[in-house]
Amino acid sequence: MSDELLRALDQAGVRLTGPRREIAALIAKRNGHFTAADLIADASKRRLGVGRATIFRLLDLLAEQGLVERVDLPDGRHAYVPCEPSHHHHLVCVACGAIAEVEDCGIDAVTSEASRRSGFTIESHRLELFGRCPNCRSAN
Amino acid sequence: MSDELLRALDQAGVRLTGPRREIAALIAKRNGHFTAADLIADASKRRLGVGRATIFRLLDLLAEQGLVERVDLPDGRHAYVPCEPSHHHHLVCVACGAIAEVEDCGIDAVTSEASRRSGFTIESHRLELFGRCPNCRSAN
DNA sequence: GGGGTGTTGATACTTGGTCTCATTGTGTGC
DNA sequence: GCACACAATGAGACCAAGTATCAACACCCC
Repeated sequence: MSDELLRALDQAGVRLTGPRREIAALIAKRNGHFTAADLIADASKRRLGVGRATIFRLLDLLAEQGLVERVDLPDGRHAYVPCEPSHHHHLVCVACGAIAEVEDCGIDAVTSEASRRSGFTIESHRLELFGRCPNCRSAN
Repeated sequence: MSDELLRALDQAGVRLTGPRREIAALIAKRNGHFTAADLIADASKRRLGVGRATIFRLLDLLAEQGLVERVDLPDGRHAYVPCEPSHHHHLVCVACGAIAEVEDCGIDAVTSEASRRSGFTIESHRLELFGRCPNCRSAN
């Protein structure tokens, strides 16, 4: 579960400490997105005794490694989603919070068209898709 | 300048108060994106005596009317950009903050492809493009 | 020009995140 | 195995962005 996260941290050359293992386990246990507040609540519920700062620090680290990504939900809150380090986009279920990743699927055409029209050089982009996952749609 | 904003507020059926005129003028005077903090600073620099809350309230109102939109900058901060009420996306110059709007330019193909692959029904999306505007690129 | 009601400013509060610093725990070299 | 340098930690102060509350005010319709 959390092994991938830990392995990646190890490869990044940082120490594998107790708190990091515990937080990684909490992240692995969640599926879909979560907020920093969720993790903090989880940690305090289980009396892990890890501080808020440590959680934010680990999230930063994971984000640097591309193992976790920040997404901005439509309501303006932000969440983190565990994911593969390759470039991709997220599909977020607005009902249950499930996440799907989609690899590049034609966005380059969009960016180059936008670039052509505006004269801008495009360096990066952010695409987030919001909708309903198959389960939530059929449950309706 | 700020006339469009005021006209739109009028049409929205809200009162055209002194503070609203002043804030609208501040927004009109900026080109490109700005943060709420920018407006608050502007207002206090000119001793307009408008409160923070009023500024946030007006931004909300304008956002509801689609005259202003919140974008999340790559560094995680958020900014507001004045814009047309139709659906579109923003191109943000990372060097000077200039904004260009691009109408739909093929994103539907991307969303339907993503939908097909994932089984999600897609309800909305957010696309932000970051790069350099023609001026900043030539200035290097 | 009076009055109902939408709007305002001050201020307290909340949320999400960062900084600091003394203390602790890891991994490395030996 | 052990010691030690230094990365990582927790507690709590701090900060920034935004929201809630509420009495006082001002717009605009009549």
